[in-house]
Amino acid sequence: MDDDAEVVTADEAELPATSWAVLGILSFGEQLSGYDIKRWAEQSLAFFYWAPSQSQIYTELRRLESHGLVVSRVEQTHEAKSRRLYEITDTGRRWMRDWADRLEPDPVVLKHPVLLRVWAAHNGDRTRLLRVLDDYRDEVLARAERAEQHRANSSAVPGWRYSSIALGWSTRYLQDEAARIGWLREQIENEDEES
Amino acid sequence: MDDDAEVVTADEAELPATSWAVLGILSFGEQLSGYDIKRWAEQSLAFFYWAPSQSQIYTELRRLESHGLVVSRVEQTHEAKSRRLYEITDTGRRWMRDWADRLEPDPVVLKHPVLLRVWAAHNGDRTRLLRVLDDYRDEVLARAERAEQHRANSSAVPGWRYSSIALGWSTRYLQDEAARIGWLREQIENEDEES
DNA sequence: GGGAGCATGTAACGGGTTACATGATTGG
DNA sequence: CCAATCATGTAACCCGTTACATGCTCCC
Repeated sequence: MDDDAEVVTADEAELPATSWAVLGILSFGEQLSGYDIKRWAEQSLAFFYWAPSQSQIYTELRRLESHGLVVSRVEQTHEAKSRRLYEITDTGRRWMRDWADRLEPDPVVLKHPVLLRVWAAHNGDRTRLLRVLDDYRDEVLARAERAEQHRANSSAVPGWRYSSIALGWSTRYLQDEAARIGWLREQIENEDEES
Repeated sequence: MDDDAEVVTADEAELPATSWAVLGILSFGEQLSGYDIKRWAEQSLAFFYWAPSQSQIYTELRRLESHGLVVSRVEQTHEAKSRRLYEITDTGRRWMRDWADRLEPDPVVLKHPVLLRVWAAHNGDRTRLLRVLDDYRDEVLARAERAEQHRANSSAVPGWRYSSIALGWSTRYLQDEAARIGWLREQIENEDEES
């Protein structure tokens, strides 16, 4: 009789990042299908983390279930149609608690192809670069609005306090980003004036 | 007789991201070894893109050479020691120009494990969360200083204008990030006061 | 002499993606 | 009736990582 009912084994850190994200979504306590999780991810996770592909989510759910961190049951909506609903277990909650309290989160990953363009802009045309920046800025501001909407929607829900704080952060992040692009634009336009 | 001397074929977009980054470094015109490229990447790319692993750089260099975008020659420093220096070709420059001017850069990737913690903070202890944030903030400010140093170093070099602009962006990015963490801290500390 | 840095690679592995397949339900 | 959405999954693929291996040179 192994007693992993009380203690989280050392290899809990071994879960891939996406597993934690999916388990995190389930830690809000609702019973969700893989499909639900995908949409949930797109409305929150996607703003500061990333939205895993559909197929990956199913893979992670199976992985989580094999670890006993979630359980599933099949819901029969109609005769010929069904969906599998997942729910976090006590073990899953314990792992989440442990994950939240262990130090050293993974390093932040920023991969910014637009900045890569700026950095290597000596290879291309400046006017086109500026257009790329303008497009990007518009896109960022549109994203900021969506983030703010999701934040506002979640701010009322009890138990979603931290979630809405994270979305507030995302809104700010995107507004700051838009401002920085403005700054970039100036730098590039005044490029030949300086020494 | 295929004439890819004049026109860049349609599959130039097929290079993986790291290839472009490595080719981008070589587009500054210097002859570099794989080792040099790694260090170069750490001092600029790493701040807004990411630093590929050593082994990956060698892989990409071989790939680039097989496409004729770079050429290499062996430099015999001493009798028993040598290193392989890579240099961009005209074809490589053409591909870079094309890359710079084609629209739609890849989407920006942000994977922020610290925010993931905040978002799922209902699972853990608030005091520990605040400590994670403080540590992260210190780290960010230290990074900002390094970015600023590299920016200052590169600002004097002719031909590195865009590169130093990109590093200026990184410095601002990291300062903004630190400020946002401060904001986050406040939100979390006042968490129970609000409705 | 020995450790740090220089320099180049191989091998195993896996996380995650895209593309594809399948079929039901809902609403215009 | 047809398109969009719901819903779940398989298969192929590959980028990139870690770990390991090797040996040099420079400098204290």
